[in-house]
Amino acid sequence: MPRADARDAPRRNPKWQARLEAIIDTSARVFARQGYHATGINELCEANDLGKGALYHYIGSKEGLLAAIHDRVMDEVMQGAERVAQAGGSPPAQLEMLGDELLDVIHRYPDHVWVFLHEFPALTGERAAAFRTRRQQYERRVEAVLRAGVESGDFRALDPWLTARAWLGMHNYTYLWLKPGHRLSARDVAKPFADIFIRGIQN
Amino acid sequence: MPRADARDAPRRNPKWQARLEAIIDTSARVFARQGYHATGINELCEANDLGKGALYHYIGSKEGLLAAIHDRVMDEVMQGAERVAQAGGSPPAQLEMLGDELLDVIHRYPDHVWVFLHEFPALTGERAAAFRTRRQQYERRVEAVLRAGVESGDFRALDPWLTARAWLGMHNYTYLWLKPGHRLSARDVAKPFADIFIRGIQN
DNA sequence: CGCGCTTTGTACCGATCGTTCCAGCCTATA
DNA sequence: TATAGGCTGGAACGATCGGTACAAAGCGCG
Repeated sequence: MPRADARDAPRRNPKWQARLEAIIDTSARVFARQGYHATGINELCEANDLGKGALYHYIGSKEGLLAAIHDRVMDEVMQGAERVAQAGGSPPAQLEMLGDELLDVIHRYPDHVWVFLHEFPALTGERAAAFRTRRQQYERRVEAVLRAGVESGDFRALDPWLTARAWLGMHNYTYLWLKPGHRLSARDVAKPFADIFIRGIQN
Repeated sequence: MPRADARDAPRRNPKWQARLEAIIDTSARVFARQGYHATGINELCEANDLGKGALYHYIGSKEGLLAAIHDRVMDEVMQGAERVAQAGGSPPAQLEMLGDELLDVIHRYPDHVWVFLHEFPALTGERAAAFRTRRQQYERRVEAVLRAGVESGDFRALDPWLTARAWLGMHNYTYLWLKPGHRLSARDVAKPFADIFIRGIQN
């Protein structure tokens, strides 16, 4: 009797994984619309067209499903940050690329990101701790770029922590309205945002 | 038999109103910690040291209580915006004052603001509509200041709607960490934020 | 004290919560 | 076609959900 959990996907066969991904995506849409706690298991079953037994066979628990949605977002965000680090360039260029990548994730995964930004307090114990760590890792990358810019003289003297919060807020908050099909693409937003922010902090 | 509702406070005597305000504040703290849907009526009773009968005598319904928390925030925010409008001044000065006022509310009502930004989708029907309208009213004020700045030549050509979203995100997102007792006061944050944003958009 | 209204605690409602369990179906392999 | 195991639906679990009913207690005022 294999104890199912959304986290041990790697150990399962591809069909099983694909099914789980579909469940994660569908459930993210439902959670984004109604909220995590306001959504019952029965609604998830109906949305995914599965019985309770089948659903639990994949997700392990409701909170496991929530964690899987968080992971999906954080995977993408961290991959974007990694691409930026690989690309190199001046601190202003790095910051603009980080914005491009972040807004691209928000634009491509609006439901997952909504859940991520609204329901992260619902994670408990070990899962909450793991999530906080990853989120901090990303935020530290932003701070590091700002610190580098101050040292290089590209940016004026500023508090890297506080300035990172300003940057994160400006970008993350787009989750409220930045969606596929919107009149503005991710890049349409990223460019003006970078113009404002980088002008605002440069020497 | 008076049908109680958190909204008809004006018709009650002062002692009743004071009690209701205390319930709103206490409940906001609980909601902010655990989430609206994750908090049961029994928990609210315990937090407020009241039985169900007494609690319902004041709040009318759980959603009425949630709406009262929203109203408290929006009242303060709109009052701040009104003060700014009364004060007058150039668009850049107006924008800085708006930031001061907004961060002051976030700093003074961290729990209420948390609830407001996280749980507004839980409002339904007429209450949801009323809330959306008020929120839009505030956002329009920000857009208006930006538009005025473009016309006056203080700000460069920009999309007022999109730029307002950037400004709102940068400020609203502070709800995650800006609290009384934090090393930074509201003004400590508002000033650097205004520096970044106004430099970023000026001509 | 005694009247009338407000405030309060408690018992209780039907519904729904997340989860478990299990019998049987489906499918892949031999 | 036989067999094994992943997969599935649905019944059932105890707990808790938001809300109501109602009577007693508290209270201001005569």
